[in-house]
Amino acid sequence: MEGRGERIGYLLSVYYDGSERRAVIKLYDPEKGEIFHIPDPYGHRPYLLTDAPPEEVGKIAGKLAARIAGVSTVEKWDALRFKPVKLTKVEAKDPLAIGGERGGGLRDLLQEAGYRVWEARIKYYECYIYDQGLKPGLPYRVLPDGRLEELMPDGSDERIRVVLTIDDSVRRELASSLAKILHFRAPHMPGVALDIEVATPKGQIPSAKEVKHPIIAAALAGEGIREVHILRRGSAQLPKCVEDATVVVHESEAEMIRTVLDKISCFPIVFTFNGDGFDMPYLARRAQELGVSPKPIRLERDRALLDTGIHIDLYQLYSNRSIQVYVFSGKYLGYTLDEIAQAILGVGKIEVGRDFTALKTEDLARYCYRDAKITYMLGTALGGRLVDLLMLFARLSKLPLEDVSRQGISQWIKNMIYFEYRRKNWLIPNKEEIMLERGAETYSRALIKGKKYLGAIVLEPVPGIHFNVYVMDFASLYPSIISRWRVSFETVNCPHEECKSNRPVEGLPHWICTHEDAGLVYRLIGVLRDMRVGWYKKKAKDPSLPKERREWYDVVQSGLKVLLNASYGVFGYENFPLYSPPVAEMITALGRKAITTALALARKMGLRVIYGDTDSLFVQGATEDQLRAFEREVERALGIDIELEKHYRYVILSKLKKNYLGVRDDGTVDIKGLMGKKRNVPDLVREAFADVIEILKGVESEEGFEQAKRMIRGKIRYYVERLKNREFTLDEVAFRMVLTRPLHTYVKTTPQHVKAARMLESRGIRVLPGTVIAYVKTKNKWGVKPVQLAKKDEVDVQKYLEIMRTTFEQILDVLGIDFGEIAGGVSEGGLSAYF
DNA sequence: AAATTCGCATAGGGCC
DNA sequence: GGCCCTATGCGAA
Repeated sequence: MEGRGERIGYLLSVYYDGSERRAVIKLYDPEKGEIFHIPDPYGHRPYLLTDAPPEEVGKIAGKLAARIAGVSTVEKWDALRFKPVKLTKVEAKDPLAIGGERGGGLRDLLQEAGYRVWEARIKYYECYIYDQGLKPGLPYRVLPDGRLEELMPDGSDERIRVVLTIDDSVRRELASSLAKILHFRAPHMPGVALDIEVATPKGQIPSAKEVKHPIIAAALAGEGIREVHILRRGSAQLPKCVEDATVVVHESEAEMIRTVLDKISCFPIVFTFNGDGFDMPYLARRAQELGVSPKPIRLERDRALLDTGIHIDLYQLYSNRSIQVYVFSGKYLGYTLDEIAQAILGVGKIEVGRDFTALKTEDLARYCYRDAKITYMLGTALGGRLVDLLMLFARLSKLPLEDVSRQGISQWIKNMIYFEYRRKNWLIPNKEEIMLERGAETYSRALIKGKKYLGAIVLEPVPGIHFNVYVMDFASLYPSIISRWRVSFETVNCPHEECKSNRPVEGLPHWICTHEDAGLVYRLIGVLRDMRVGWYKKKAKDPSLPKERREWYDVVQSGLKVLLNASYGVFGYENFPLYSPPVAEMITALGRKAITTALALARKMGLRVIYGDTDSLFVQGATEDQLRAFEREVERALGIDIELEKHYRYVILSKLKKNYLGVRDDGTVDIKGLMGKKRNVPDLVREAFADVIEILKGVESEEGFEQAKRMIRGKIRYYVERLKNREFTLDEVAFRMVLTRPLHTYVKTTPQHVKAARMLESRGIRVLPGTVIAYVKTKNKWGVKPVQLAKKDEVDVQKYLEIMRTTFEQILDVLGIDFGEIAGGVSEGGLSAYF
């Protein structure tokens, strides 16, 4: 047996063990392929910081005094006031003594006594990670006494090269520590997906709170495992297999649960879909009810952990907007398993009735196994790189893998910043304090009612077909601004008299600190930006590197992109713990300055700008030399880089902003904003639109358009004809819209998808937030019907012709094609009057 | 629990 | 029925 003392493990997570009253570190042993735990070897305790004198603390604590483990004085750097500060550190025997007891934690008692507290709302295990400088996702050597020693990956070559281009020492240090984190890919960890079915009587909603009904099926799909476990009901003959899974029949529910729990214990990664809300708590509680140990499930208030692995609830992960938009490029709309699986994998759930008890056992097995299988496929999406990406986010954010997969981008960024603050021994400021010291006011007015400050500029497009168009674009505009002008809550509206004249935006009263050593956050964001643009993005495309390496660099650059994209927005988000309206306002103002300055320079140089949005300018008909000179001028005027992003053979602009079609030199088509691309419009319309795009793709020159126009007319005529003759399926004409809230909360108006959803509900079909409602427009009094309940002859064809018209007009107007003429000129004369 | 603002399409609802 | 504003959802950046 291997000596315990020299074990090597990848740090995955830290949690607080209430019964042991200490933090426990969770690691993955790549040799044995299993998770192991190291209880805190440092004697670390939860604490808060306060300005109450040490001798006062005991008195104020009252009954809680017994749970104080120690009071001491510490010195921190106050980054808001630019001075060192001496504070009292109050350590407790358990985290609940700090802030957990309702109304009576030390945090509240000290505040009620008129003192201020800091760092008292940080989760204990997060605090532990900062203090020990632990980096989730990295390998460690476990020393004989349990202490962890970071294994230094050998990435010095890259590190140095990244570091070389950076001149400030704080940034250099950040870059070097980040390069180390990002250099190596973590080892592969085997995973399994779990799904259970419960014998819920018809009409009842299964709940994990009350576990009255038996578990009748549980499926496991994963690496080297394909099983569906079934509880015997009646005497029906069961097949040995369903799909590619083995059927295992159990005589008792207790035995089945125990078997399944034992099986998932063998995997370091366990995927579920809504396992926090249902599968895991149901399994654990049902086990307890039947006198079976619920191990390895560890239930917390709103999530379920596993002692033997990392439980990743894919419902939580796929509901993360950053994951949805940037990792999966918005491919899925709603947040149900069926919707996401259909969109990502092209495979959905098996359709069955609502009454599980009436389902044949074999069909139940098949249904349950399919769910587990698609859950596993979603867990291993992106060719298996989804977990790599999570590991990367864990490394960047310093959050446990379980938290990364459950929390939003603002929590990742918060944690990343807190870690660096603690590392430098800076005091983590309170939100109220930032508002007080730096201001809560904004001075610009948003264009949209209800928004807090003015955002980006969108230039008025020049309608028409434009050949030979270059798109010039500021790479990572907002992060570049943050870095270049040193914008962060530390530096904006600083207390120094001498800085007050340093106001980079006319019309905004905010100023920026001129002291070289001020602030950390803008440097952190700047370094991440420089590393992505200057290193990882290039390396991901470097053909001299092995494929494996390139793939990992692509994971890194795409992960950094996700983080950078949100790095401005969080400062304008009220619930962000480092919320700072002046910062957010300053960043967009500098963005407007950047694009208007670039626009003015372009015009001065004789370039023809036909459109631009936020960080881009569309330049028609320039020479390479002109563009290079333009880049230089912008760099000189602003100190940030603009670069050639792409070239279009031609671009079609309508009069609408955020709507265009561009054909690149290689024939690929970029379609932005146009209705024909939106995923809520019916497939038939999208299909028609795609066909028209296909025709446009082939156009090489201005002359080519005449032939293309003829083909487009024919194509549209064909689809109009199909509509008029009802040659479509209901699915093809269904609109799909996500129900974003519970049905009863739509009180002000009743949108069409809500109407359709209510019809479904009255039939006993449950519609939860996140469900995609598919409905067709009909001639009944409501104007809509859910697809499931509608018949083809109810469809209101005229409404669809209208949709078709508005969809196509966005591009046809520019081409000089009149939709009405085409649509009216075919068959049934009666309809032509309509146009 | 949730990063931001800007822009567009559609329907709903109040009012004349 | 037309006008105007709001609610809602989806997309671009």
